[in-house]
Amino acid sequence: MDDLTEMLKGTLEGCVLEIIGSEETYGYAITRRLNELGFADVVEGTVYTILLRLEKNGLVQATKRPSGQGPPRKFYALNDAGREELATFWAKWEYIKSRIDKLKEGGR
Amino acid sequence: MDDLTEMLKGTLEGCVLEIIGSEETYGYAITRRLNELGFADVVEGTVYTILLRLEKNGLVQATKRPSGQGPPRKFYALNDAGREELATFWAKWEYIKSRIDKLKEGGR
DNA sequence: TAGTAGTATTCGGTAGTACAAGGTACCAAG
DNA sequence: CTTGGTACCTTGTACTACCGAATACTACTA
Repeated sequence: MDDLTEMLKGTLEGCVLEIIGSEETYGYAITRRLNELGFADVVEGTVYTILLRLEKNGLVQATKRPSGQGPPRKFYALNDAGREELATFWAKWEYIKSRIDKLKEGGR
Repeated sequence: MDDLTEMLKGTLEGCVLEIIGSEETYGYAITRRLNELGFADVVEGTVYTILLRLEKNGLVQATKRPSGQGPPRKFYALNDAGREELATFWAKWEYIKSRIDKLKEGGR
């Protein structure tokens, strides 16, 4: 699937939030997970900018831990604000999905 | 539903394409139709920029017609390239939808 | 021991998109 | 002749995903 970038705007951040929410993890692993899930073209740089934004907006808590497999990893976990944001994200997603699918079916 | 703008990026153009595809129509009416469909905050300015973009990219054909209800209306119709683009849009949408829904269900 | 590959983060710049805000034009009714 | 509804267009801004490049650490291997 070619060039989904424009369509991913706004949703990628929610996806990262969801991944962090299900398990405390770090940037590199999140990128791999997204690729695995079918977001094949998502690269590290993109994920890190999202991560930094999440941190700046106070939605996650970051902890640095040594790795044994290269440089230290920065683990991220959701805080209360992050969990709330995640819930909002899914609500928006369901809303948009229902509208667009309705439109697709020639919704009157 | 508040502020869906970021999440609509990339999808709004497809929605407009779909609306035009189902019926030759004009900017103002498209905006009303979107509002009706639940995209409540979409405003004229947004739709016109999309329409100009579609025209510039050669996906639609525009025809001006007098209206009797104010200034002349600019009707838009899809051409072959537009129909193709619309098909691509739906393919992308289905793809992204399946990926995100899988993620939501804790897809492994 | 030098080189390469894999892991991991950061930063600066770019392009695309929706939107806000403003303006223009035309008609009918009060 | 002013108001309100219809219809269109333009400019500027904020946000986001992406890319390229740099940095750093470890392990393997030629």
